[in-house]
Amino acid sequence: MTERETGRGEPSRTLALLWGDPSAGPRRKGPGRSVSVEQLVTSALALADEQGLAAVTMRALAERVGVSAMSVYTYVPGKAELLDLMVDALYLAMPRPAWRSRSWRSRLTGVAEANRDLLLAHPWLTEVAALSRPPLGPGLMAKYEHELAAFDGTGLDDVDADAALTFLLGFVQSHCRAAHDAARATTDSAMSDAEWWAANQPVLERAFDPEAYPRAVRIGAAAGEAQGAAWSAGHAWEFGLARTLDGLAALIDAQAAPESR
Amino acid sequence: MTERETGRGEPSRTLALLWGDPSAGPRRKGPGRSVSVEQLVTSALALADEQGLAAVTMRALAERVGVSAMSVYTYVPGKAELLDLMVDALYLAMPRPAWRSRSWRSRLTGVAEANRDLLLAHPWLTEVAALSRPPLGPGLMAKYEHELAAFDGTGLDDVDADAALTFLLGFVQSHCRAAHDAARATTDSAMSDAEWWAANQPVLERAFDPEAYPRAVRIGAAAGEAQGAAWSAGHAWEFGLARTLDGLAALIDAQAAPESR
DNA sequence: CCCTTCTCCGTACGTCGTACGGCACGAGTG
DNA sequence: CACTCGTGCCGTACGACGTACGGAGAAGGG
Repeated sequence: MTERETGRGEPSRTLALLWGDPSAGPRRKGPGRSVSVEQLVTSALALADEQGLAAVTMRALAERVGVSAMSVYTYVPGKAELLDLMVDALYLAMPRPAWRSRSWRSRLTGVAEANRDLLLAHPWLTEVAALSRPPLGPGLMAKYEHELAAFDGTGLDDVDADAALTFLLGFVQSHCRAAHDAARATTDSAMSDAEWWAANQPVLERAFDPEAYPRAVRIGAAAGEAQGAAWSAGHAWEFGLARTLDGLAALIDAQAAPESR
Repeated sequence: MTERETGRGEPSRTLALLWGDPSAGPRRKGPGRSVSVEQLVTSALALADEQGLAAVTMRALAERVGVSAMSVYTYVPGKAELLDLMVDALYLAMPRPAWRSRSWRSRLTGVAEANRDLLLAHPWLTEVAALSRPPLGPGLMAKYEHELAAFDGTGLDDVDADAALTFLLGFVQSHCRAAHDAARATTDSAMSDAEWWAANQPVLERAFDPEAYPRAVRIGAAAGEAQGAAWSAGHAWEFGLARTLDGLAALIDAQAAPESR
């Protein structure tokens, strides 16, 4: 297996691909290209959305766009770069509403929800982003710029605004990855909860021993009964977002009322 | 590639492995086993720590413990289960200091730091945990129980304590994954920053266009100059942990002073 | 016109996880 | 004691994967 890195070999052909290489005139020598990088990326995105990240193989992608497997390498240096292009394309397509005069809390909520919506629409993103940080494409830059703008007027200096954004996005990513995993676990277990419980009863009795793990057993049961499943995405989202914003409020309000310094 | 799931096929042989199947008397028929599951897990952990998660292959593991590749499957149903065992073994080995009369903030800081230390010592954990939630092994239960105990006396009810712990651990995981990625990016770039900058200058000029992305360029530069690298793990940790605890404080203090309800 | 250069692709290599079936061991049974 | 048969071990092989390599053919430049 190859490294999942960006821009190995020649100095970052990925960057040229991301920014649409300005030095590339349409005059080429050989036969015309039968597809385009955009088609490739679009098809790869469709594959990932429909059948998951594992379905995005060079052969499957090639077949989908109607070329041979090796022809894909004429457009893209490798799979890592393809994934980079896919991520940046999604970032570029995100909505970027004007923040206008909304409160900072409302703006940050908007940032969080936009990212959550993206990760829910493309759950495989949580797997890609775990493997390589996104590259400096136009999508990332536009996203970064727009999200930083949400911190205008909070009184945070540049370093803190960046750290706060990272903090906020980290929560969203963390939450969505957990939600995705939970959804997968219930989906492809192919066994009802009761069945699973009965089949493993002897071992589970040791796992859920109230004497060995009093809090874990009690709280696990409470959390399980409180919502339908053993893990409720909705509650975790509300809770985590409120905590995240409260945490930032402690900093932002201190900036706004500097007499406390 | 196969699915990275736990306990497919027979009803969760993983659970029996994790809890050390009590129904398995030492009386077996054939020849004695040449190694043990514990040795397998230990060797797999050593492989991962020394050469990264990608080096943990069934063949490499088999060679390390001195058996044939296929013999590993006599001990463990598959690679997914092996990874589960590795994770749970690490959880089980984590320190669990008594919380005594420490303040809740000090206790939660302890929880966060213990998890950060674990993830720093075994960076590949951030990659595994991204692929499958840990199974219900003794390590996870002990970890969960101990970390829940850190919330004793905070006044949080069961559901909130669970959500708060998830929130805290999510931050740690998120932070360590970012730190790990940043470290890898600077390690295996094999190119100095200046070199990279010069080689991609024409494209980077478009990326860092102060007119198109005023905040991003300014803040990216500020964050880069403020610390040595473009991303400082230390500052992000301090910042994120303070925000996380402040966010929880808003909830915990409200519970402690219920007149505000 | 030829020649260069580019696209496309068939084949193949090395890696992975793991299914399958044979072999050899040794405890239980007669 | 001999037999049996459940069991651990392993050699081989299959079907994926990413991708290196080299050849065939198309189009623009001299």
